[in-house]
Amino acid sequence: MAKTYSIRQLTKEMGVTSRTLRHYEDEGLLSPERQGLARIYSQRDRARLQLILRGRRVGFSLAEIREILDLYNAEDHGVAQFQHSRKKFAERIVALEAQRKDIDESIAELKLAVERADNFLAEHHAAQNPPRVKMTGYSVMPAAE
Amino acid sequence: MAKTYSIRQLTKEMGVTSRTLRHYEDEGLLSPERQGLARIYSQRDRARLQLILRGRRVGFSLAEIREILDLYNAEDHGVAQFQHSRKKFAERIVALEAQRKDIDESIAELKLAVERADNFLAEHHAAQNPPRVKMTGYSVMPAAE
DNA sequence: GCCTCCGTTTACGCGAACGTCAAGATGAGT
DNA sequence: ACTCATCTTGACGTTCGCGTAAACGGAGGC
Repeated sequence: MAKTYSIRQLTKEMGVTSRTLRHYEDEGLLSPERQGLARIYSQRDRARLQLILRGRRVGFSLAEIREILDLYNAEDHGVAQFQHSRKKFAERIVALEAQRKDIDESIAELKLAVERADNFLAEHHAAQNPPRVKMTGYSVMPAAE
Repeated sequence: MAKTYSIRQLTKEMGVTSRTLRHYEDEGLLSPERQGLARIYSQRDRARLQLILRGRRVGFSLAEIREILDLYNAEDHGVAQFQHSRKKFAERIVALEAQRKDIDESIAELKLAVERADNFLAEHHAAQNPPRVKMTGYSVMPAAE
Protein backbone atom coordinates (compact mmCIF):
# COMPACT_ATOMS: atom_id res chain seq x y z
CA MET A 1 0.00 0.00 0.00
CA ALA A 2 1.28 3.50 -0.81
CA LYS A 3 2.21 5.62 2.13
CA THR A 4 -0.37 8.09 3.35
CA TYR A 5 -0.46 10.90 5.88
CA SER A 6 -2.91 12.22 8.40
CA ILE A 7 -3.52 15.92 8.50
CA ARG A 8 -1.47 16.20 11.69
CA GLN A 9 1.51 14.46 10.27
CA LEU A 10 1.52 16.70 7.29
CA THR A 11 1.13 19.89 9.28
CA LYS A 12 4.01 18.96 11.54
CA GLU A 13 6.22 17.95 8.70
CA MET A 14 5.50 21.04 6.66
CA GLY A 15 5.12 23.58 9.42
CA VAL A 16 1.63 24.72 8.62
CA THR A 17 -1.67 24.54 10.45
CA SER A 18 -4.54 22.25 9.62
CA ARG A 19 -6.57 25.31 8.79
CA THR A 20 -4.12 26.05 6.05
CA LEU A 21 -4.49 22.59 4.55
CA ARG A 22 -8.26 22.85 4.60
CA HIS A 23 -8.04 26.27 3.08
CA TYR A 24 -5.93 24.94 0.25
CA GLU A 25 -8.53 22.25 -0.23
CA ASP A 26 -11.31 24.84 -0.35
CA GLU A 27 -9.30 26.65 -2.98
CA GLY A 28 -8.94 23.52 -5.04
CA LEU A 29 -5.22 23.09 -4.50
CA LEU A 30 -5.48 19.79 -2.69
CA SER A 31 -8.06 17.04 -2.76
CA PRO A 32 -7.09 14.30 -0.35
CA GLU A 33 -9.07 11.09 -0.14
CA ARG A 34 -11.44 10.45 2.67
CA GLN A 35 -11.97 7.67 5.13
CA GLY A 36 -15.33 8.61 6.44
CA LEU A 37 -14.77 12.22 7.36
CA ALA A 38 -11.05 12.12 7.93
CA ARG A 39 -8.68 13.32 5.23
CA ILE A 40 -6.06 10.94 3.96
CA TYR A 41 -3.17 12.59 2.15
CA SER A 42 -1.24 10.62 -0.44
CA GLN A 43 2.33 11.06 -1.59
CA ARG A 44 1.02 13.06 -4.47
CA ASP A 45 -0.85 15.37 -2.11
CA ARG A 46 2.32 15.81 -0.13
CA ALA A 47 4.27 16.65 -3.26
CA ARG A 48 1.66 19.15 -4.32
CA LEU A 49 1.75 20.71 -0.90
CA GLN A 50 5.48 21.16 -1.16
CA LEU A 51 5.04 22.91 -4.45
CA ILE A 52 2.31 25.08 -3.02
CA LEU A 53 4.42 26.14 -0.07
CA ARG A 54 7.41 26.88 -2.22
CA GLY A 55 5.17 28.83 -4.53
CA ARG A 56 4.00 30.87 -1.59
CA ARG A 57 7.53 31.52 -0.46
CA VAL A 58 8.43 32.95 -3.81
CA GLY A 59 5.39 35.18 -3.76
CA PHE A 60 2.78 33.41 -5.86
CA SER A 61 -0.84 33.85 -4.88
CA LEU A 62 -2.90 30.76 -4.30
CA ALA A 63 -4.76 31.48 -7.52
CA GLU A 64 -1.52 31.55 -9.47
CA ILE A 65 -0.36 28.37 -7.84
CA ARG A 66 -3.62 26.69 -8.67
CA GLU A 67 -3.22 27.71 -12.27
CA ILE A 68 0.27 26.29 -12.48
CA LEU A 69 -0.83 23.11 -10.77
CA ASP A 70 -3.73 22.77 -13.16
CA LEU A 71 -1.41 23.14 -16.10
CA TYR A 72 0.87 20.49 -14.70
CA ASN A 73 -1.91 18.28 -13.70
CA ALA A 74 -3.96 18.09 -16.84
CA GLU A 75 -4.39 14.54 -17.98
CA ASP A 76 -6.01 15.21 -21.24
CA HIS A 77 -4.66 17.98 -23.40
CA GLY A 78 -4.83 19.08 -26.96
CA VAL A 79 -2.03 20.81 -28.78
CA ALA A 80 -3.50 24.23 -28.13
CA GLN A 81 -3.53 23.56 -24.41
CA PHE A 82 0.08 22.56 -24.45
CA GLN A 83 1.02 25.70 -26.30
CA HIS A 84 -0.86 27.71 -23.75
CA SER A 85 0.84 25.95 -20.88
CA ARG A 86 4.23 26.44 -22.42
CA LYS A 87 3.60 30.14 -22.76
CA LYS A 88 2.42 30.48 -19.18
CA PHE A 89 5.40 28.61 -17.86
CA ALA A 90 7.77 30.76 -19.87
CA GLU A 91 6.15 33.90 -18.47
CA ARG A 92 6.60 32.64 -14.94
CA ILE A 93 10.23 31.94 -15.60
CA VAL A 94 10.82 35.48 -16.79
CA ALA A 95 9.10 36.90 -13.73
CA LEU A 96 11.08 34.68 -11.41
CA GLU A 97 14.34 35.67 -13.00
CA ALA A 98 13.49 39.32 -12.51
CA GLN A 99 12.70 38.55 -8.92
CA ARG A 100 15.99 36.81 -8.46
CA LYS A 101 17.70 39.91 -9.69
CA ASP A 102 15.84 41.98 -7.10
CA ILE A 103 16.89 39.52 -4.44
CA ASP A 104 20.51 39.60 -5.48
CA GLU A 105 20.49 43.36 -5.37
CA SER A 106 18.85 43.37 -1.97
CA ILE A 107 21.41 40.93 -0.67
CA ALA A 108 24.24 43.03 -2.05
CA GLU A 109 22.90 46.11 -0.35
CA LEU A 110 22.38 44.39 2.95
CA LYS A 111 25.89 43.03 2.81
CA LEU A 112 27.18 46.53 2.34
CA ALA A 113 25.20 47.61 5.35
CA VAL A 114 26.68 44.78 7.39
CA GLU A 115 30.12 45.81 6.28
CA ARG A 116 29.57 49.38 7.33
CA ALA A 117 28.31 48.23 10.70
CA ASP A 118 31.39 46.07 11.09
CA ASN A 119 33.66 48.95 10.22
CA PHE A 120 31.99 51.12 12.74
CA LEU A 121 32.18 48.48 15.42
CA ALA A 122 35.84 47.82 14.68
CA GLU A 123 36.69 51.50 14.95
CA HIS A 124 34.90 51.90 18.22
CA HIS A 125 36.06 48.73 19.81
CA ALA A 126 39.29 50.01 21.27
CA ALA A 127 37.74 53.32 22.19
CA GLN A 128 36.01 53.14 25.54
CA ASN A 129 32.45 54.36 25.91
CA PRO A 130 31.91 56.03 22.57
CA PRO A 131 29.02 58.05 23.88
CA ARG A 132 27.30 59.13 20.69
CA VAL A 133 28.40 59.04 17.14
CA LYS A 134 27.26 60.66 13.96
CA MET A 135 27.09 58.65 10.80
CA THR A 136 30.10 59.53 8.76
CA GLY A 137 30.44 59.79 5.03
CA TYR A 138 27.70 57.55 3.74
CA SER A 139 24.52 59.48 4.07
CA VAL A 140 21.19 58.11 5.07
CA MET A 141 20.65 56.12 1.95
CA PRO A 142 22.78 53.93 -0.20
CA ALA A 143 23.43 55.53 -3.54
CA ALA A 144 20.40 55.45 -5.74
CA GLU A 145 20.93 54.51 -9.36
CA MET B 1 18.91 73.64 -5.97
CA ALA B 2 18.48 69.88 -5.57
CA LYS B 3 16.04 68.24 -7.87
CA THR B 4 12.61 67.51 -6.53
CA TYR B 5 9.55 65.65 -7.73
CA SER B 6 5.83 66.15 -7.60
CA ILE B 7 3.69 63.26 -6.58
CA ARG B 8 2.58 62.77 -10.20
CA GLN B 9 6.08 62.63 -11.54
CA LEU B 10 7.06 60.03 -9.04
CA THR B 11 4.03 57.87 -9.59
CA LYS B 12 4.57 57.85 -13.33
CA GLU B 13 8.24 57.14 -13.02
CA MET B 14 7.77 54.33 -10.55
CA GLY B 15 4.55 52.89 -11.81
CA VAL B 16 2.54 53.31 -8.64
CA THR B 17 -0.51 55.36 -7.71
CA SER B 18 -0.57 58.45 -5.56
CA ARG B 19 -2.61 56.50 -3.09
CA THR B 20 0.33 54.19 -2.68
CA LEU B 21 2.72 57.05 -1.96
CA ARG B 22 0.37 58.51 0.61
CA HIS B 23 -0.06 55.12 2.14
CA TYR B 24 3.70 54.73 2.48
CA GLU B 25 3.77 58.11 4.11
CA ASP B 26 1.04 57.11 6.56
CA GLU B 27 3.11 54.06 7.37
CA GLY B 28 6.15 56.18 8.04
CA LEU B 29 8.15 55.00 5.03
CA LEU B 30 8.31 58.36 3.36
CA SER B 31 8.15 61.89 4.67
CA PRO B 32 8.36 64.36 1.82
CA GLU B 33 8.55 68.06 2.45
CA ARG B 34 5.57 70.28 1.99
CA GLN B 35 4.87 73.46 0.13
CA GLY B 36 1.63 74.38 1.70
CA LEU B 37 -0.29 71.18 1.38
CA ALA B 38 1.48 69.79 -1.63
CA ARG B 39 4.12 67.11 -1.19
CA ILE B 40 7.58 67.72 -2.53
CA TYR B 41 9.72 64.63 -2.94
CA SER B 42 13.49 64.90 -2.79
CA GLN B 43 16.12 62.66 -4.34
CA ARG B 44 16.38 60.90 -1.05
CA ASP B 45 12.65 60.25 -1.02
CA ARG B 46 12.94 58.86 -4.50
CA ALA B 47 15.78 56.57 -3.47
CA ARG B 48 13.81 55.36 -0.49
CA LEU B 49 10.85 54.69 -2.69
CA GLN B 50 12.97 52.55 -4.96
CA LEU B 51 14.11 50.54 -2.01
CA ILE B 52 10.57 50.20 -0.77
CA LEU B 53 9.31 48.94 -4.09
CA ARG B 54 12.13 46.48 -4.46
CA GLY B 55 11.50 45.33 -0.93
CA ARG B 56 7.91 44.73 -1.82
CA ARG B 57 8.87 42.78 -4.91
CA VAL B 58 10.99 40.42 -2.88
CA GLY B 59 8.17 39.88 -0.42
CA PHE B 60 8.88 42.16 2.50
CA SER B 61 5.94 43.63 4.35
CA LEU B 62 5.78 47.38 4.75
CA ALA B 63 6.55 46.95 8.43
CA GLU B 64 9.70 45.00 7.63
CA ILE B 65 10.73 47.58 5.10
CA ARG B 66 10.20 50.35 7.59
CA GLU B 67 12.36 48.54 10.07
CA ILE B 68 15.17 48.13 7.57
CA LEU B 69 14.87 51.74 6.51
CA ASP B 70 14.96 52.86 10.11
CA LEU B 71 18.11 50.87 10.69
CA TYR B 72 19.70 52.44 7.64
CA ASN B 73 18.45 55.82 8.42
CA ALA B 74 19.48 56.32 11.98
CA GLU B 75 21.65 59.35 12.36
CA ASP B 76 22.65 58.86 15.88
CA HIS B 77 23.60 55.39 17.01
CA GLY B 78 25.39 53.80 19.86
CA VAL B 79 27.47 50.66 19.60
CA ALA B 80 24.59 48.52 20.81
CA GLN B 81 22.35 49.85 18.08
CA PHE B 82 24.92 49.08 15.44
CA GLN B 83 25.26 45.56 16.71
CA HIS B 84 21.53 45.17 16.60
CA SER B 85 21.35 46.49 13.07
CA ARG B 86 24.13 44.23 11.94
CA LYS B 87 22.30 41.23 13.33
CA LYS B 88 19.05 42.18 11.67
CA PHE B 89 20.72 42.73 8.34
CA ALA B 90 22.47 39.38 8.57
CA GLU B 91 19.16 37.67 9.28
CA ARG B 92 17.60 39.25 6.24
CA ILE B 93 20.47 38.09 4.11
CA VAL B 94 20.01 34.51 5.24
CA ALA B 95 16.29 34.68 4.51
CA LEU B 96 16.88 36.17 1.10
CA GLU B 97 19.39 33.51 0.20
CA ALA B 98 16.89 30.83 1.13
CA GLN B 99 14.36 32.58 -1.02
CA ARG B 100 16.73 32.67 -3.91
CA LYS B 101 17.16 28.95 -3.58
CA ASP B 102 13.38 28.52 -3.77
CA ILE B 103 13.31 30.69 -6.84
CA ASP B 104 16.07 28.76 -8.53
CA GLU B 105 14.27 25.52 -7.86
CA SER B 106 11.02 26.92 -9.16
CA ILE B 107 12.73 28.13 -12.30
CA ALA B 108 14.33 24.74 -12.83
CA GLU B 109 11.00 23.01 -12.50
CA LEU B 110 9.26 25.38 -14.83
CA LYS B 111 12.01 24.92 -17.38
CA LEU B 112 11.45 21.21 -17.23
CA ALA B 113 7.77 21.77 -17.80
CA VAL B 114 8.51 23.93 -20.81
CA GLU B 115 10.79 21.25 -22.15
CA ARG B 116 8.13 18.62 -21.82
CA ALA B 117 5.65 20.83 -23.57
CA ASP B 118 8.14 21.38 -26.37
CA ASN B 119 8.73 17.67 -26.73
CA PHE B 120 5.05 17.04 -26.93
CA LEU B 121 4.54 19.76 -29.49
CA ALA B 122 7.44 18.51 -31.58
CA GLU B 123 6.07 14.99 -31.62
CA HIS B 124 2.64 16.09 -32.63
CA HIS B 125 3.65 18.62 -35.14
CA ALA B 126 3.94 16.29 -38.12
CA ALA B 127 0.86 14.37 -37.07
CA GLN B 128 -2.31 16.03 -38.27
CA ASN B 129 -5.14 16.71 -35.86
CA PRO B 130 -4.00 14.81 -32.83
CA PRO B 131 -7.46 14.66 -31.37
CA ARG B 132 -6.77 13.86 -27.76
CA VAL B 133 -3.69 12.72 -25.99
CA LYS B 134 -2.94 11.19 -22.65
CA MET B 135 0.03 12.36 -20.68
CA THR B 136 2.72 9.79 -21.06
CA GLY B 137 5.32 8.68 -18.61
CA TYR B 138 5.70 11.64 -16.30
CA SER B 139 2.80 11.46 -13.94
CA VAL B 140 0.83 14.38 -12.66
CA MET B 141 3.54 15.80 -10.55
CA PRO B 142 7.23 16.33 -10.90
CA ALA B 143 9.25 14.17 -8.58
CA ALA B 144 8.87 15.27 -5.00
CA GLU B 145 11.89 15.87 -2.81
C1' DG C 1 -15.78 84.45 -13.16
C1' DC C 2 -15.47 79.84 -14.31
C1' DC C 3 -13.36 75.62 -15.90
C1' DT C 4 -9.85 72.29 -15.55
C1' DC C 5 -6.00 70.12 -13.49
C1' DC C 6 -3.45 68.64 -9.83
C1' DG C 7 -3.40 68.26 -5.34
C1' DT C 8 -5.33 67.43 -0.54
C1' DT C 9 -7.81 64.79 3.72
C1' DT C 10 -11.04 61.50 5.66
C1' DA C 11 -12.78 57.25 5.59
C1' DC C 12 -15.13 53.13 4.21
C1' DG C 13 -14.31 48.90 1.20
C1' DC C 14 -12.10 44.83 -0.53
C1' DG C 15 -9.64 40.46 -1.72
C1' DA C 16 -6.22 37.36 -0.05
C1' DA C 17 -4.81 34.07 3.32
C1' DC C 18 -5.60 32.39 6.80
C1' DG C 19 -6.97 32.72 12.53
C1' DT C 20 -10.28 31.58 15.70
C1' DC C 21 -14.08 30.13 17.95
C1' DA C 22 -18.33 26.95 18.23
C1' DA C 23 -20.39 22.62 18.05
C1' DG C 24 -20.31 18.20 16.88
C1' DA C 25 -18.44 13.23 14.87
C1' DT C 26 -15.32 9.27 15.49
C1' DG C 27 -12.21 6.04 17.06
C1' DA C 28 -8.73 4.34 20.77
C1' DG C 29 -7.81 3.41 25.46
C1' DT C 30 -9.33 2.20 30.24
C1' DA D 1 -19.69 3.69 29.36
C1' DC D 2 -16.77 7.44 29.80
C1' DT D 3 -12.88 10.24 28.67
C1' DC D 4 -9.73 12.02 25.51
C1' DA D 5 -7.46 13.25 21.44
C1' DT D 6 -8.14 14.16 16.86
C1' DC D 7 -10.77 14.99 13.44
C1' DT D 8 -14.85 17.44 11.01
C1' DT D 9 -17.82 21.53 9.08
C1' DG D 10 -19.48 26.16 9.26
C1' DA D 11 -18.88 30.87 9.86
C1' DC D 12 -17.30 35.21 11.55
C1' DG D 13 -12.82 37.91 12.55
C1' DT D 14 -8.29 39.87 11.33
C1' DT D 15 -4.28 41.85 8.96
C1' DC D 16 -2.18 43.79 4.91
C1' DG D 17 -1.95 46.79 1.03
C1' DC D 18 -3.86 49.47 -1.06
C1' DG D 19 -8.70 50.95 -4.14
C1' DT D 20 -12.20 54.04 -4.29
C1' DA D 21 -15.31 57.50 -3.65
C1' DA D 22 -16.55 62.07 -1.39
C1' DA D 23 -15.62 66.61 -0.66
C1' DC D 24 -12.68 70.30 -0.87
C1' DG D 25 -8.31 73.75 -2.00
C1' DG D 26 -5.34 76.51 -4.88
C1' DA D 27 -3.10 77.83 -9.63
C1' DG D 28 -3.24 78.79 -14.40
C1' DG D 29 -5.73 79.62 -18.88
C1' DC D 30 -9.66 81.71 -21.55
